[in-house]
Formats: sequence, C-alpha cells, structure tokens
Amino acid sequence: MLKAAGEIHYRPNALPAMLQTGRSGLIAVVMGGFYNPVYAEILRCITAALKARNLESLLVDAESDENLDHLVGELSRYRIDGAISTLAIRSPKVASNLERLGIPIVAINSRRHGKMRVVSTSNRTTGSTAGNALIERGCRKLAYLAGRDNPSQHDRQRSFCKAVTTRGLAPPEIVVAGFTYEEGYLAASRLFASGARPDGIFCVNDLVAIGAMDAIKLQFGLRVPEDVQVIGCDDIPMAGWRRHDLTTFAQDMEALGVACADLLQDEPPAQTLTIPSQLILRGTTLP
Amino acid sequence: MLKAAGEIHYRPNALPAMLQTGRSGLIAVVMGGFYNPVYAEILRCITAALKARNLESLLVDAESDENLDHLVGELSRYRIDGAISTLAIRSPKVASNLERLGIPIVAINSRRHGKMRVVSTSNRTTGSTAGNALIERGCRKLAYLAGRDNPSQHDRQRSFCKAVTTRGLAPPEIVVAGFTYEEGYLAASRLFASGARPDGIFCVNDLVAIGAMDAIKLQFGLRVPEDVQVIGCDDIPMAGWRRHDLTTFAQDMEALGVACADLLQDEPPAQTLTIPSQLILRGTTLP
DNA sequence: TTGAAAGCGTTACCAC
DNA sequence: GTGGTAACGCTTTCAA
Repeated sequence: MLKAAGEIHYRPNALPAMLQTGRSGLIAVVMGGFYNPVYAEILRCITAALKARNLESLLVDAESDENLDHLVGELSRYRIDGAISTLAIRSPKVASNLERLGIPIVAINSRRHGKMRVVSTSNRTTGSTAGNALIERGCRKLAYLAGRDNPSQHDRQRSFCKAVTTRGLAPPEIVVAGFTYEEGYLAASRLFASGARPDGIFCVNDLVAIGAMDAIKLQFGLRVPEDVQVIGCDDIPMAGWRRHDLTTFAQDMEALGVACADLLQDEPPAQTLTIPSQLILRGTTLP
Repeated sequence: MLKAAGEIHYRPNALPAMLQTGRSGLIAVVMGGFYNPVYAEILRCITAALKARNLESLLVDAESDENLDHLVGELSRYRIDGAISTLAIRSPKVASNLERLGIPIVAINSRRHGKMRVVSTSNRTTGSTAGNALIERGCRKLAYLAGRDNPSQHDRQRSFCKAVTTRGLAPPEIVVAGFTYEEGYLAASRLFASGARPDGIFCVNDLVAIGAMDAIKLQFGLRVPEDVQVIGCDDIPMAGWRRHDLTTFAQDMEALGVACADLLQDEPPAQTLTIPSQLILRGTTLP
C-alpha cells in the first residue's frame, strides 16, 4: 500500500501538519553576492546541511542587508522555522525586526545583535596570519585592499595592520576597493599610480586580489611575486587556476554549512561558532 | 490596523490558503553545477523572475538529472506549483515521473519529453557562428573541446562541425573534455601532446576554454590568438578578466529567467522558448 | 453587501 | 492501545 503510494509519487500533504504544529521545515536562506563564487559554494553547503536535517531552503536574493527584515518577513507567511543569512546584518533595526519574527536567525560574519546567532570565519587570525606570512617572506612595505562596510573585512584589516605594526613596520597603506575583480583592478591602479610601491598586498577577497594582480602585471609591468607578493582570501576555484595561482585562505565550507544548521536548531549555549581558515601557499608569494 | 500589523511584522498565514486552494506559490528550482558561475547567474535570474510573480524558490541541489524525480517528488508534499530545472532532463523515465506529479516542469537546454516545457539557448546558431567566426579570422584546422552527455553541448558540436565542413575544411578534431577548468586544461594538453596543431578551438564553455588556454600558453608556449584562436561559451565574469580576455557567447540571463517563469505559468501554446546568444569578440580571436 | 459556516488534510488529544 | 474528534487559520460558498 505505502509501496504503491511511493510508485505513484504520492506524498502526504505537509501543509496540515505545518498548520497544526506551526513548524514548516522551511528555512529562508539569504543569498548576497551572487557575483562571488564563494557564495555559490556557501549556498550549496548550507542547502546540503539543511537537507541532511530534512529542512528545505527557501532562497532569498538580497542586494544588501538593508531590507532583509522585509524580505524574510514576507516569507514568515509560510511559517518558516528560521533564517540563515550569508549577508552580515549591520543595522540594529533590521536585526531587531528579524528578532521580532520569533524564529532563530543565523548570520555569517555578522556582529551579534540580540539573540541572533553568528557563524564567523576566523577573520582576526586570517589578518594576522597574512601579515606574518608576507613579512616572513621579506615584505617591508605593505598594503591592504579593503572592502566596504563589512564587519568581517574590518576585522581582517585591523588584525593585518596590527600584525604589521607589531613587527615594527610602517602601517599598511589602506586602499578601499570593494569586493569585485573590477574594483580590485581599479584600486591597485590608483595605489601604484599614486607612486606607492608596496612589496606585499593583502586583499579582502580573491576577486579583488586577482583584479589587483592584473593591474600590477598588465598595467605597471611589475612581477608577482618578485616585485609584489599578493595574498587573497576565500580560495575560490579561480585562485587555483594556473594563470592566477593565488596564495589565499581557504575555509571549510561544508563545516560552515553544518555550523549554520547547528546554530539554527540549538538552544542558547553557544551563539557563535567560528570556522578556522587555512593559508594556502601558491605562486603569488615567495617560497 | 493593517499598518500596525505591518509594523509588528505580522503576516497572514499562507498555509490555510494553500490547503484550501491547493496552490502554494512555491516553485522547486533545481540547481546543477554550482561550480560554474553561469549557473549562479541563472539561479539569480530565475529567482528574480519568480519573485516578480510572487512565487518563492525552493532550492534543490542536484548532481545530475538522475534522481531529479525523487528530489522534486519529495517537495511535492509542500504542494509546489511547479519546477524549473537548470539541468537538462535526459532520462525519459525521470521525465515521465516528473510529469506524473501533475505540475508544470520547465527544463533549460533539455530535450522535450511529454508535456515538459523547455527554455533553450540557441545552441545551433551558437555553434555555426563560432565556426564561421574562426574561419573568417583565418583558421583552417579546427578543434572542439566537448562536454559530456549533454544535449545542448551536442547541438553546439554538431552545428560547429557542420559549419566547418560546409566551408570546405576538414572536420574539427573533437576532444571530450567535460565542463570544468581542469578538464579543459587536460583536454588541451592531450590534444597538443598528440601532435595536433589546431589554429582555432571552440570550447563547450568558458571554464573549459580558460583551462585550455592555460595549457596552450603555459604548457606548450603557444600564443593566443596568434598561434591559436579560442572561443568559449557563457560569458561568465572571468571571461572578461583582462588576463583571459576571452571571446565568447553571451546570453541574456534575465530574459532566460523570465522565459522560465513564463513557460511555467502559461498554457500549452508555446512549449519551447529560445534565448538568442551574442558573440562577444575579445582578445582570444584576431580582429 | 455583509456575515456565518463548511471545508481543506493532517496532528494531537482525549475518551474508551 | 485504539478510535473518534477537535483544532489549525484561512478561502469559499451560501444565506441572510
């Protein structure tokens, strides 16, 4: 009988159960930055971790965290059991509106607000590791190509700068780039056109790093890593492409997905989980 | 009153309505190939087109179309109103199981099965345009780096070969690569290591093309486009990176997303929509 | 035009 | 245990 039902593709209707129990098994997954391959991987891993728990992903595309409360609020008509945001929540107002929905909220690389849970990549360690790695390889004039308005990029920047000054070097030159290839290219153009000659650059992510390297090599004729060493962050597939061969930081995205799902279902004890990052040495730094 | 409700983030419960009407407003969106940035863009556009129609995307990650019927069948307990697959449906059995769910199914670049609706990128035009573009630029010995088991790649291959032989040249050398950078690299390695010296290569997608170029330049020391001209397909952001500067075919993904949504809601008249592709000339082909 | 009641398909409870 | 019934919160219908 049930076997026959399986054959005929009959599935019991989940709606009455949802109505009755108030639990839907639906999770809103907020995707920011479709432009960055690292987010595709994050999305894949979150979806996989949710599916492993029998939860389904309701995809939300958000340009910024600004109206996240509205976007997720709309979905509350489906009685979603929670939300996971790949976008950091910056606005306390958005955070409190989300909290008012009465469902668990997990945000990646966000500052904590109220009861919000946070999964964070180890940004401070990453920044200082990058600084030390460049200094150990002989860099003396450092630069940082920064993102915009993002707490996790800010943590990386601060710890990078601190590692550099702690070792007695001048503070890194900071150039605000953004998060895209094009912005990385333009930022490096500005940096080198200004007459600065850093010998080591840490970039907010791989896209910016690759953009910066294209400017450095193609526009200024400098060699990487002989003249300038470059480190990125994320270890997107393109970082491993032979043409780029970018030294960068990898995170275990599957662990990140699982951490998000864990945090969504767990009770208060741990409200923050940190995913370690690992320096992947490639050809844009000296051996 | 309603205003106050808005402030307090109350949303009417959609479940009873779903229960009553049998319509949920939920669409299963099947994502294959998270590895390829073109799919991220497709996913974004599909989600946007659905949202514009007040439909929500239930994300399904599928490695292949093999068990698509099961994955989507599971979701039928949510009484989804339809499904859109970025994965081509190859198996007639899977197709008929999906059809049995009684909801509209749209597949991208798939062969038609039963009542399934299909959105297709203009693969045949793309193949012949690529062939003609290479020949017009002086190529005489052509090659095609192929994908695997995919109807749309097969269409491109056939029309490319036909365009080449029609103009009196020898049939292109076919090398089965796959769909990734690494497979493109290895395929080009095999091709040139075998002693073949094509002067024009059309690749199943941009990832394969970029991988192939890395092998061509770094492993064999050949120049692109002087020694070998290369054309890819998809116009992913990396194709526009200065280091790659890849000539390729662009599709209007927003139109593709809208076409999927249209086909999902429309009645029989048109069961196939085609999205035109446009040749983007860059530096891997001669002027 | 407005209001009341039936019904959607499960879960969950409470008698038996 | 087991079986019957209320309840979930809307839409829809039918009556007033």
